[in-house]
Amino acid sequence: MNINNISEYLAQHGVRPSYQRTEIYKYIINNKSHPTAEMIFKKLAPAIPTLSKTTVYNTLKLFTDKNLVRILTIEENEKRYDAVSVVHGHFKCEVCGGIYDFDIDLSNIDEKIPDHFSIKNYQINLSGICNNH
Amino acid sequence: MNINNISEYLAQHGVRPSYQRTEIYKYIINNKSHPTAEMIFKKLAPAIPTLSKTTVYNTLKLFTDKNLVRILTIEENEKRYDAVSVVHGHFKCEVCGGIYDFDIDLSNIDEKIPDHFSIKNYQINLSGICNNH
DNA sequence: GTATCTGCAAAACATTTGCAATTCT
DNA sequence: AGAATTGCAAATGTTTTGCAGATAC
Repeated sequence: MNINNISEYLAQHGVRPSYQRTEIYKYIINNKSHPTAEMIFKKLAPAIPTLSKTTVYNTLKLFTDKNLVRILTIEENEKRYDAVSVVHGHFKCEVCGGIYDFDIDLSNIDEKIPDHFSIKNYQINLSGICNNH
Repeated sequence: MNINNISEYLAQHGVRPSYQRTEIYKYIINNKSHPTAEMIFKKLAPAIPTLSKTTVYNTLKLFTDKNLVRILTIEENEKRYDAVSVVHGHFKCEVCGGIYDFDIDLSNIDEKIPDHFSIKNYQINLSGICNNH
């Protein structure tokens, strides 16, 4: 996404583009690391000295409500956040903690769930050992 | 599984079958609800008055280490536990909170992830609205 | 000037840990 | 007796909430 258009993009999704919100959203889309609230805070705090963790949490909640980001539950003890985009899966390396995206084909998943169930969200999370180990 | 053989089954997996452990494991396999630690504690405490939440947590950790149960991260804020069995997916209803199992076919997932990645665990978690709403 | 946003401090909640008492063999 | 297990109490770590001050429209 064009960075210059982030404010506009947030506004289109019903989020008033404050400085903090714009920076947080920019960080999420520019970092494929699927960051936690803590990671976002640690990374942005030096550049935004007044930033508080509460604002990070408030903002992530707002983004989630507005469907701008999606909560990833690949970690057992903290949430990660992913910019909403095409459906994809995640692989978490148990050794280095790295998270890798991969394509998935869910074209036949609808036939696996009962009739009249409506799917709102997908999470395909694998874990194991990546090729650096 | 035959309830009478639970002690034996635990022992075979390197878990000494204390009363608490046997009851906790029995509860997990007899309840397809993928319970949380809290649910297990609340349900078993009346019958085992001395039971503590710490023991529930200790036991779930032990079962997880021994590969008897698997942690499910379908909830955003608490862990659920699933008896280890054939690979299957989970659908969580956002309205009633119910969790439904469904079959999945992962025969072609290996080709989607990079070479030399070894998969240890799968989690296929969907959410949406079930057919009761 | 009023509504919104931010951020500190405190609370809430799930989970873990230290350790003493209990239980099992 | 010795080792493993249990459970209370306290600590930890993440996330949420109350609220006062700051900011934006």
